[in-house]
Amino acid sequence: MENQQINNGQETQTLSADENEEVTAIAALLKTMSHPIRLKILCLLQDNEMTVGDIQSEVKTTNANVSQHLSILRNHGIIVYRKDANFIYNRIADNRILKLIQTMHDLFCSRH
Amino acid sequence: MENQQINNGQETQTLSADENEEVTAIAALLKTMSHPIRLKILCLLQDNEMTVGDIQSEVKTTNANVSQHLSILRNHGIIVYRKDANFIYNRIADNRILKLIQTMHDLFCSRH
DNA sequence: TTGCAATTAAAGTATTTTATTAAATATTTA
DNA sequence: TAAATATTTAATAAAATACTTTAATTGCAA
Repeated sequence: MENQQINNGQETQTLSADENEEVTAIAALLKTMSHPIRLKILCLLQDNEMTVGDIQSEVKTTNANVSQHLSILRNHGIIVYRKDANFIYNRIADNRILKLIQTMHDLFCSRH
Repeated sequence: MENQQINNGQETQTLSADENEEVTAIAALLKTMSHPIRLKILCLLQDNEMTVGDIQSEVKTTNANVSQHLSILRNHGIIVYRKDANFIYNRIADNRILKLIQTMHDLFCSRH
């Protein structure tokens, strides 16, 4: 029994170890973004940097909960913050992530 | 105590119910895509339609497992299939999803 | 030292996801 | 019709984790 398989007439394109790692890392990124509150936060951060309080008024949950979701996003390098007096302003860390979110927005949101 | 909050000088932009539903739906889409095997499958399907067997030789797991992941992707409308004799050829269902995957590929994969 | 913004910790529950095994369906071919 | 191939389905069981709530804590400013 051969492991060789027909692949639409193309040669078998086995994924390299590196490519597998890349895919796994991107899957983890998507997973982190795939919580409704976190995705809403990222949508909101497309345009502005925002504090916990700003975000809380949009997503209707406790500030502790917002803060925890922000810290998850931070721990995965998806957002960063800047501190000013009593406030912490959060923003998207990386241009690639910003572009990903904008793409999702363009593709799937009716209003843009 | 006012619910009004400073938002970088812009008026408060509360998310509408519709927008909330959209975000929730997109979060569900991301979650479905966020499993390494499923994401690999979607990467592979960028270019070709593929059978379970084709995919199995790339991702190194049982065919039952591949089949189950394919059925998850199918149930969420992410892929569709066409049947030919003994083979089932799977492909990405929607151009928007294809574009999303290509965007991720362009942004995050070193080789393209 | 009082109050506001935000974080952290702890807790507990609920849910979920995932891979494996085995059996079943459907189609083709001998 | 029987055997072989491709895929699906079902059932299970472990593992993992994900979530929100409550309460306590930190940091800064007036």
